[in-house]
Amino acid sequence: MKYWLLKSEPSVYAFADLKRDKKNVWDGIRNYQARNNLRLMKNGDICLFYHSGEDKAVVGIAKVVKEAYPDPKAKGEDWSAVDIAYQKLLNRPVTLTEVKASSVLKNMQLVTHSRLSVQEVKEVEFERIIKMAEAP
DNA sequence: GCCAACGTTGGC
DNA sequence: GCCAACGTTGGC
Repeated sequence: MKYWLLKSEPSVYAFADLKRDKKNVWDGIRNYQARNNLRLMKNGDICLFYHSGEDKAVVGIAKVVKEAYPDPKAKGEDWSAVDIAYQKLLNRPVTLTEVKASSVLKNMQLVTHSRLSVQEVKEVEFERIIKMAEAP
């Protein structure tokens, strides 16, 4: 099983929206590297949900429930979408500032490739973020 | 195939 | 609101 990080602008689609919807299609990805990551996702993989823009923080956890299929919003084009389901809200958001300040996390693509909207997360990184969210 | 111009993303 | 970083497009 792998871990991933999905970015979303909260004013467009926030984690609270996923909670409301229970599950949703993750489409609209128009970047090759991000698309390729989508295609590597397997059912049951865990996704950190990151809010860009105002929040700049990891806010929750989602789960892949449908593996890559053609993006319904890009008919005839070679783009992919997956379905994700709400899993849980973190006890507290883990901010980008904290990620940058952490020796374990500062090499995450979130920091080094800040524009990539679908990125892989290492297990140690995932666990570190969970631990940070549990601490006050 | 190179590179300038342009558009988009996202942090500050 | 600005700008850096990055990706894409199109002219040559």
